[in-house]
Amino acid sequence: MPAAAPSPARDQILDAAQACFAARGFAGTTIKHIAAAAGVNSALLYYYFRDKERLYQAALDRLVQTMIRRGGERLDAPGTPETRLRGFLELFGGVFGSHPHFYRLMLRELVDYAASHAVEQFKLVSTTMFTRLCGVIEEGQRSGMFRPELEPRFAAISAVATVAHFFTMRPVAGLFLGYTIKGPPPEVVRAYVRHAADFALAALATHPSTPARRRRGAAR
Amino acid sequence: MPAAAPSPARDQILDAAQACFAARGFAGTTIKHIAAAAGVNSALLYYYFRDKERLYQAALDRLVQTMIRRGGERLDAPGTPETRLRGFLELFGGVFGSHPHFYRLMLRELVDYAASHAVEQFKLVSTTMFTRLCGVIEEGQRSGMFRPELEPRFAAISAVATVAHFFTMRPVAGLFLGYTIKGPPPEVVRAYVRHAADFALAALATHPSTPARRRRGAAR
DNA sequence: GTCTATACGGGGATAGAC
DNA sequence: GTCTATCCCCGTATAGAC
Repeated sequence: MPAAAPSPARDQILDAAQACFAARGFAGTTIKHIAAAAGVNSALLYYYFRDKERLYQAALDRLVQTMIRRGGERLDAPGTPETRLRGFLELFGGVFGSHPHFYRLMLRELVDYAASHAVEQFKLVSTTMFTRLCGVIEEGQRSGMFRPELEPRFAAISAVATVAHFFTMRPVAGLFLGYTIKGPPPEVVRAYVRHAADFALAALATHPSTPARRRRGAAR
Repeated sequence: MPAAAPSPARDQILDAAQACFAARGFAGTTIKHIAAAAGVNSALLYYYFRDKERLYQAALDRLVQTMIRRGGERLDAPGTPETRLRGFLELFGGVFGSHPHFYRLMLRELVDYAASHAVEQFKLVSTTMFTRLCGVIEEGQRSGMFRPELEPRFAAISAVATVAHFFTMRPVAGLFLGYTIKGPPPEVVRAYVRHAADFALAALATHPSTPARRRRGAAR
């Protein structure tokens, strides 16, 4: 089992694993599913990974690392707390919208936490991304932009919630908004993400109502 | 297979199935798990239900019916749009907080929608509860209480999101708020739910900032 | 590195006694 | 109605040829 030495086949397997685990979950995915999706023989998976469990962890780990890195970059970008928060929320909305299996795999892991594959990754997300997000909100509170009576950590969770939950309930949102259970089309997803960022910033803001809308002409 | 004729054993099986499916998912749960949890022999499950699939559907169906009924009652209660919306959000927060497997089963079904067990139930939730919720928001907009520029269906999703997502990310919230991966203790969950209702109502409100806080003395 | 063939166990489902 | 016993498929994992 050659450690992390990247090879074409290894990457194909990892990509396929990520897609399959996202679509069907750990228990629902078979080694043969993944092998077929990767276009290789199922025995080959055991050459690169010790067992199904390790393969799963490798796929998950790659995803979480990517997410933390990109989210962190966005929060550290220059700008006011408001613009940085908005940029962060829209970044996530954009990524989840265009790579649905990113979020689904994440979500599965959250639901399955009792199975405890990803405890370490969760700690990482909470000590890096959420703490950083919280810092941005506190900064906004100190500058008088955001309401000081809000508990910053609760506010961080709620802000992320407005965007993320849409992807969680995507099938129901699809039906509710007049489309199919597969979810709404991309332009509606984008429109929702913009709405959600506005919604969160309006809840945070001290000043009356309409929060700094909007840099694009913007449909719906 | 005696249709829906309620019997003690049948109910025990259904309760156990609900708990097991919520904890481990459809693929991860075995018939023998459920039988053990219900304290009956595994063959008995096939006396009451045709197969694993039907058992799952029966458990899910019971849960969705309960949820729709209770949510509908709360939205139809007397009061201003603001108090009804707040009541609705706090009801769900309360139920999800005290019966975690309610929400987890729901969540699993959302993630697994490709497996399509619950399409009909989802349609029901969207045409009853969400439509009703949307009506309350529109009412608030007409009365000048809520911001008229918000798309009511998007706003309905965001309002639910602030509460629901906390339960989705419960393990991460646990770590982030300084507890374990099992999630925060009940009093913190209740504090969050109050915060989330405030957050959503602040985002909806036309008038300046602080939204009608708060009927209890309220810790944290 | 990649494949073929196969062992081993576990889980869904049924037959039939009581 | 509830249990015992059992069948059979399918999924994980390994041995070993090429």
